[in-house]
Amino acid sequence: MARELTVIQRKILDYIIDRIKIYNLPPTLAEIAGYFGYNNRATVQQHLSAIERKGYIHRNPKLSRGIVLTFEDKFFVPKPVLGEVAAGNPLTIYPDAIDTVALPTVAKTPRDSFLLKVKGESLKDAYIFTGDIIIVNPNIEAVNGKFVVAVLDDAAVVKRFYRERSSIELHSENPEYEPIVIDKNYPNFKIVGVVVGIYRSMEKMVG
Amino acid sequence: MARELTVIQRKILDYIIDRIKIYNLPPTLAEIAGYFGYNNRATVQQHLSAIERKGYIHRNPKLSRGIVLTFEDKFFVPKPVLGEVAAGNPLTIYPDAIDTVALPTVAKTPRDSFLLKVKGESLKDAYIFTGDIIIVNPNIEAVNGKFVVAVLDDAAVVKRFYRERSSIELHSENPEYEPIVIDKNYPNFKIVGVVVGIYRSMEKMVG
DNA sequence: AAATTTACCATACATATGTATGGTATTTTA
DNA sequence: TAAAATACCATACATATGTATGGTAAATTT
Repeated sequence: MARELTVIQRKILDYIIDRIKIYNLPPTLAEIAGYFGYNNRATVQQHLSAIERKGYIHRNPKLSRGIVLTFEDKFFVPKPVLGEVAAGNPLTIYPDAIDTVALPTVAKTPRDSFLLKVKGESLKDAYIFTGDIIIVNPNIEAVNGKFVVAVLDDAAVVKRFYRERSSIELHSENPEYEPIVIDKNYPNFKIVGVVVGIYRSMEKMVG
Repeated sequence: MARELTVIQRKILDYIIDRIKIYNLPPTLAEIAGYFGYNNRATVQQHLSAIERKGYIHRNPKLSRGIVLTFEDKFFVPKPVLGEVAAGNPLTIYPDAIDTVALPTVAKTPRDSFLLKVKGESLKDAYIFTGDIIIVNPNIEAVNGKFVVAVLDDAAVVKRFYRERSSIELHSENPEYEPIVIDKNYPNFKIVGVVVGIYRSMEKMVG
């Protein structure tokens, strides 16, 4: 994905992403300028040129609201960026990890949710499979029995959440895998969000 | 959903839906006028007023590309409209039907697909459940083993497709249900489309 | 039979919109 | 140290855009 964005260019791109995800409508130059307090659209225009030159957007000439995101599939970007969600921990493969995920830079997808791609077999008894896309909301409180995305040391897992007296348990549906028990004071643990939906493509699936 | 649209109003609404679904961008008045060959935008403006008055869209005043669809959840409308897809057969409960569906008026959703809501248990061994939303593409050829939506007499079913020598078989994954065998000359049978994806909301699901 | 709705036309208006050009100051890169 | 990129500013322009008003003819409703 081409070159790095500057801080301001990144902020502008994030704003564009937010607008598209929330209102399903890319902003105009004037709307961007208004949001960032610029006194004219030319400033935005130049930032957009840079962002486009670096490959993050495409602009349809002369077309109003013509900004298009050029991500791989509109939701994901190639590199995992869990650090942005889980306070700087890069995503690696957890030793026992049966579920690993690829996080999007687009941190808020429909409203305030984002998407993850599921890897691994531990959820198959919950009818979630490798390749399924799960939709995660980071602003919902985890409730017993719900599926959550959690970061444990350097790994991301998708499991059922159960709060016990002095610990939290993460259960796989597949009984082959033991529940993970996390002490309340465990340092490198964080609930990333609650799974609110799943999507499965059947395009290439037969039998 | 308020009053009925006229034929032309319906065509304009369909065009708006297509544009939103395909390009994720509502059209401007000028674009609509151009598509339908109108010599001015005022004609479109008046049609949009009528469509809005009847409750199918909302217009954000002064906002370019400000047309918003006012369907229940952007995909479905309350009444089943299978007739539009399956040549005038209203959707009723098929005697043996274990799968019934509620079709959207929006006949082409992401590209050329539409959405159905699954009812019944016959697909549970394929990990598709009541309440799941399936995405159906009517322009893909049915291949053995793929899930298809078919209309049989007055019922819509979702089953696996198998073409035999002189017949077509529709299999449930659940072995409790016998396969449906359709003779090649059976009159009231039609493949509506191929299931290309499923979506499941887990918002209200625990345990 | 009268009134309303529908389906187009034409013209006009204020503002929104993408774009172009040129300028200044600071920071980063070569 | 010189060149390039960054981050703003101001002004200008052609056209796009939503909207308003008024008109005509046919179909539908009351």
